[in-house]
Amino acid sequence: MDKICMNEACQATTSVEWKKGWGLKSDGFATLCYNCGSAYENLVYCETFHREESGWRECKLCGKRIHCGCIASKYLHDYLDFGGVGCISCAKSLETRSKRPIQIMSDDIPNGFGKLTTNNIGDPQSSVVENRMDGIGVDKGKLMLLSKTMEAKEPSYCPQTQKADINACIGQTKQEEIMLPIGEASMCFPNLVQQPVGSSTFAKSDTGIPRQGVKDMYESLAQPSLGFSLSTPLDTPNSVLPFPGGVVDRREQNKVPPFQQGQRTRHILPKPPKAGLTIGSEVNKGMISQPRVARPPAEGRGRNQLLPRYWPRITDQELQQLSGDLNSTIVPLFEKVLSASDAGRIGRLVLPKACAEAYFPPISQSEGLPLRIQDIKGKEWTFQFRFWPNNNSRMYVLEGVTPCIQNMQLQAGDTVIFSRIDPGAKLVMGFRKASNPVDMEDGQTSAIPNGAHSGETSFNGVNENQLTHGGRTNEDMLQRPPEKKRTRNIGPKSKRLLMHSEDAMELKLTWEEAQELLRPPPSAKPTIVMVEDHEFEEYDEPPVFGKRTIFTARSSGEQEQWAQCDSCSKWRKLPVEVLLPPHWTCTDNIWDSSRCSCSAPDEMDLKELESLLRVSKEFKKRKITESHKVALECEPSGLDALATAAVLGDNVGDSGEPSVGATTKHPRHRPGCTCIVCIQPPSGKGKHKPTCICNVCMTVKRRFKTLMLRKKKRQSEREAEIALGKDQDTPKDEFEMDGTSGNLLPHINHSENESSQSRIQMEVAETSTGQLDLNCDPNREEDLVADTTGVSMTSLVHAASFPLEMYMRQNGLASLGPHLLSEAADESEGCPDVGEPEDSGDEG
DNA sequence: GAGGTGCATGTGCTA
DNA sequence: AGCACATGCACCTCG
Repeated sequence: MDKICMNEACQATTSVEWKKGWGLKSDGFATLCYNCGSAYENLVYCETFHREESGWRECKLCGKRIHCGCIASKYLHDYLDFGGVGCISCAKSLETRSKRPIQIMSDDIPNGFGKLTTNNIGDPQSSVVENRMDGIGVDKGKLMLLSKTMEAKEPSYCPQTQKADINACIGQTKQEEIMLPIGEASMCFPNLVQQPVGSSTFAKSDTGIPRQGVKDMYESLAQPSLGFSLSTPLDTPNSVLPFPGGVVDRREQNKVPPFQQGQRTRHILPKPPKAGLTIGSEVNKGMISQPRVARPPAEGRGRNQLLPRYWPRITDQELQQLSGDLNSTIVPLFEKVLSASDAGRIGRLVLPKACAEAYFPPISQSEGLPLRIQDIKGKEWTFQFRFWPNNNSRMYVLEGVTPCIQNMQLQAGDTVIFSRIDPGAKLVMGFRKASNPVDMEDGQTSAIPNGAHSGETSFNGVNENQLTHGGRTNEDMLQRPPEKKRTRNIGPKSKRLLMHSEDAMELKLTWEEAQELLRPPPSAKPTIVMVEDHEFEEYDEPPVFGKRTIFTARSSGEQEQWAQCDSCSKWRKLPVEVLLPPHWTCTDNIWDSSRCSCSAPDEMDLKELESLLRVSKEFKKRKITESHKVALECEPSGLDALATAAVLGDNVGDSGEPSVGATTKHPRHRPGCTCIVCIQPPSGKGKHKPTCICNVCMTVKRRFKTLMLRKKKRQSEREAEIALGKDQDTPKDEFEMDGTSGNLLPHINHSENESSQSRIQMEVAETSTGQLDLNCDPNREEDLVADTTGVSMTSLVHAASFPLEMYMRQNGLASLGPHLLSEAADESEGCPDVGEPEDSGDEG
């Protein structure tokens, strides 16, 4: 059925009915008039066609029949570039000029490595083509131009694959429609690479068919070095055309047909640069970097479903070199941006279903089969290609890729490119590193995927650095399909793992601080459970965040809690023990009737407030420094932590317990916490006797001994330092604030206090008799301490730096003071004997 | 307990 | 709504 261009000024007709080109599928593609670029009416679009005899293709779904007709030169052009839909007429035209052998793709190409049959363009079919061409009223001059263009271009940017495509399409002249379903064009592409059954191998020049016109082609084919800038012609200014004589040139010289302009516009428009096909050029990049073209996938089962995101984007240069190096034809199949999972230790690379089914051997068993894939260095890897049933579908994975990925030093965000080497249909795996990690954060949109814009591809040693503009060039941005999904590649995780900066700002608080904000669930009553003689509050509901308050303490020792009204922002004084809900206003101030309204004056004058905040700020800085220091000193290794934990009975962190109803567990754990840490008996209490010599106990003892020696060394170093800086007294602010909870304590920095407590506890443990008590009771640390044979000066200094009272009160170490002192005295007399861990260290 | 394996689930995209 | 895919997670094996 003929179609008339909607553009009244054009009214061109064609017998071609278009369906969405595979490459433009998601681009809101419409069939365009080859003449003016306007869209035809009544576009036919259906992906699932099947062939019928006599040049018709019928949609399996809707039954609509589409006639195979000539496609506008634009499409031919596209075809050439991406292996798209073939055009009989153009093919014919081409044929008359180049007379080259053609390949016909078998209908069913198993495994994507199907065979091809060759044919020559000179067959009877050509006449048909010619006729048709005439029939469709295509401007011959334009076709000539097109043909010339092709001729000029092909040698340079038509890898065998593409040529094969062309050929294949041409071959279909046999009255079979050329209308290929989306992606079918792509089929053609690779064909080239495929080893044609029976005849010429385009890859090699040795095919040497002495036909005029074809010669160039062959030469080009023969020379892998020849790139195929499929896209370039459309968008690339002449000046940057890698291959002079490109279409653009001529177009411009001859005045590009409107349709082409339209087409071009389509490609360039920022909005729908979706089509990966986009071929385009990277303007301003000059010759240095070739366009990273999204090459249509090679033929393969179901390749028509292959999303552009997986189209291999190898630059001509890369491909050239690769092909040249391998002295064979490289057919880029598909690529994939590594996700965190892919690059993780699991060693499983999730394969896009369509790709797996199109290019990898068909598998019917979940176990799959081993797949040998060569890496860029020629090393061969064997992966297990298999699938998992998933939602009535399959999920294909390559297992055992970790070594390979590590070998290539790939990580999430990098791209692996699967290609095929012909002859031999060997699989080869190349990669492209994500050049701009930042982009990755942005999500998919960025660089990685398809990485058309940036990144360097490594294919057999071919690396290419591309100019980036914040990761990509404008052109890139135009070219690259705005595949949102790509973001997912890097970042789906990105979405899960990354947060916007504002969010991050919001969350800039430490775990301790966060703990301070946790409150037992409102209106939830805890169930008291007894575990090993310990009472635990158990809540059914998770904790909630409460309002942040600050604590102050006057020199008199009186503690105060302050909260800011969410409504008027005035600060109100509250009882110390009060826990506020997340949202709190003056009206909620039931403790001070005189200030239970926002109209009530502020209790704290501006000066005081500023002072408070300033102190708070300073404190925070110190706290950070301190915590880092402590972390470095006290937690030099996981082993240390282990030993320390063993010694302290998992109670190491208790010292830092904030003011809000701490449990006897780790600072992270609040009242009501029912996590394993909180509910399990401390340090194996009741599980191991002091004399136990089980493997666990022995191991811990052994490690503890190592720890002791190490600690000892550090300790003496610290002592030396302290001795030097002994005179340095920490100035006390009138208000000192607990950075985490905001506690303001008189002459004491609670937070520092906490740190000190931690340290003291640890040091006490470290310098104790070295007994390893797996049964130690967190509530009876005094026992442990009591057995201490030595306490370092450090401990004393730390202990002296804050009210012992508080320390003891918070830790229930009523008798610690005297012990500390006495132990300190002991230590001063001689080096404490860390000694071997002994089993004698009973909790009692 | 660490690591591997297979499946389930959640999220985002496409039709 | 259905699909693809990234990731989580329970279960299993092994050292």
